[in-house]
Amino acid sequence: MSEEQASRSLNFIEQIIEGDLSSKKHETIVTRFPPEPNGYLHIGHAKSICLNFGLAKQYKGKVNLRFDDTNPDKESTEYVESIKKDIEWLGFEWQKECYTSDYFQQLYNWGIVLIKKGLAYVDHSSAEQIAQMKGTPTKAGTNSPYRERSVDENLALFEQMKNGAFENGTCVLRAKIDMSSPNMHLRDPLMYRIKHSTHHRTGDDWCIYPIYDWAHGQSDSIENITHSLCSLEFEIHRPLYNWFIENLEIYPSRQIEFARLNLDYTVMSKRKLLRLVEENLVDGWDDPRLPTISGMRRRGYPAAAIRTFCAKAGIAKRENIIELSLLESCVRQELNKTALRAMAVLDPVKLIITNYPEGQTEQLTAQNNPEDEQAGSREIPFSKELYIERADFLEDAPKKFFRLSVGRNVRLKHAYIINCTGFKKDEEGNLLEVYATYYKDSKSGQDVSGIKPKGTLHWVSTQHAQTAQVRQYDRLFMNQSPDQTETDFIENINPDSLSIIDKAYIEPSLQKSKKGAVYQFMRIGYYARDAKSDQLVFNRTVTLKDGWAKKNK
RNA sequence: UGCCUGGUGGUGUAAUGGUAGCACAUGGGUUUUUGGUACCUUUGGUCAGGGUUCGAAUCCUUGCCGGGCAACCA
Repeated sequence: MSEEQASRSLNFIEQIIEGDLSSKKHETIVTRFPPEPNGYLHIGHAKSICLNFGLAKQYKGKVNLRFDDTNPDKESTEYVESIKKDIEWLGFEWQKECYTSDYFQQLYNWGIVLIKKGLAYVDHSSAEQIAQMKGTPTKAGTNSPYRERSVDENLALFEQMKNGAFENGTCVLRAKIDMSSPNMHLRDPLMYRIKHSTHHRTGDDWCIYPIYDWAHGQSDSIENITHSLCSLEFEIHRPLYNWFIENLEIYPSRQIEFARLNLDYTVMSKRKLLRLVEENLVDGWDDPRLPTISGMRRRGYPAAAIRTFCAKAGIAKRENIIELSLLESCVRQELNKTALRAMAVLDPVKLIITNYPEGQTEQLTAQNNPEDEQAGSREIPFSKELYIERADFLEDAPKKFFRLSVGRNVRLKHAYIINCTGFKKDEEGNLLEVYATYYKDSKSGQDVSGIKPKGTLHWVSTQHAQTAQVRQYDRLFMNQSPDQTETDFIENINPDSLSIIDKAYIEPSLQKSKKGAVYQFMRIGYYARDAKSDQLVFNRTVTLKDGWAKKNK
């Protein structure tokens, strides 16, 4: 890891940090991850988490987890808990757990400071009027009739606001900056609005709540955040971020913007994810098809793979849409090293080994992971009747088909080489059974047959097989950018994003699998035992690469 | 048509005035008791024009294209 870092080129944020460190602007760095507890974390947040926590670790600094809880109407402790769980699962630790709501009193005091400086005023205009007076990006705004209230009047009104003298929406506190600024955010931005709502942490202590711009930078400053990293959309907020800090004369945190992560074939906005959840289009925030951290966890994506993915995606300022294949490649890379192998037959057809003794069973030894000696081995029962994959037999097989067809040899994984002798079909032409004979001297590990079959099949002994439900997940959307089509993004949902196999046959050892464990079903893909179900349910994490399928497209 | 910001292979991301590299994807191949893995290899790129320079992805200039900004959201 350290070698990797040494040879790796620096991203633009690392360059800024190293500059600040070498110029002694900072002794050490402090970053923060500031989620609003109004939804579950997704892969886009993971990028920010890896960045902020990664930087702190890399430069031996600190990182705070700060809940930006300034809007009680949309936030809840359910979200707080899920966010903490997800960050920990991703493998990160925060120095301090902070809440913007802890700073409400300080923020209020600073509001008074700005009023006294003549830099803030209480505006009794309606929301509509304020919007009207804001102007447009190409047209200057106009001053509010309340803009020139005296300091004393503002002080008294602000206190009344805080004390609950006004109904929701009666008035707001605004910074007095410049209604003709080309930057809309500098046209007397709102600082406080009245909300007679119960906050999940402060209860009914407050009925005025700070707006993002008037809370975020100040919270950064209070925590002595050196580098406040956020996404590109806040670039235009930076002058305001700095204006508040300068006029308050408080610790100058520096805001730096980077491009958020986008993945193709999915949606990332919390609003859209919330809609999928609320309209029951998916099975909750942790549906394995969702790009949420909890969904990916349930699907079987290892935390390490998500971290690697974020590192490979990189940090820059240009907008990007990353291909799902990069994420999947990281997942496969990690799982190939760690997942135990097992055999499962998803679309079964019976294979009868005609020359194998009736009623005989052999226990065969199977390596748990060829990539990892330490993983050990297990026993698998073998018998005369097996299930194999329907797709592994073809009546009229092309030359390059290295599977079963009458007359061809094939290796049964961990077992014998067999020769296909025949098959049975029903009147409609559906394959019922396949017949073969085995070579006694070709047993795995002690093969002296001299036969070199081209293909190897997975199988499960019919009398020993267990059954499980297997959920075949595919991408949730059909379009590369589902939220950029003319139609509602909901209409772009892939109707085949989930297909359920109620009765797949699995090898008996899987009976003892633990919830959440991920296996490689040999020759098929990686599957995670569902963590929520008490039954044997496996969620497809990702398929194995399939060169044969690709070639036959 | 205001302001901010960005344009490097299909997708990401490096090169900070000196050989355009890496990863994923793609095509081909070697190995293999997983058509997996591993390894080798092919294709393909600096938005366009002009300028500065011995030398430009990089600096200047003009244009083109993309993203953002008018929530009592964050």
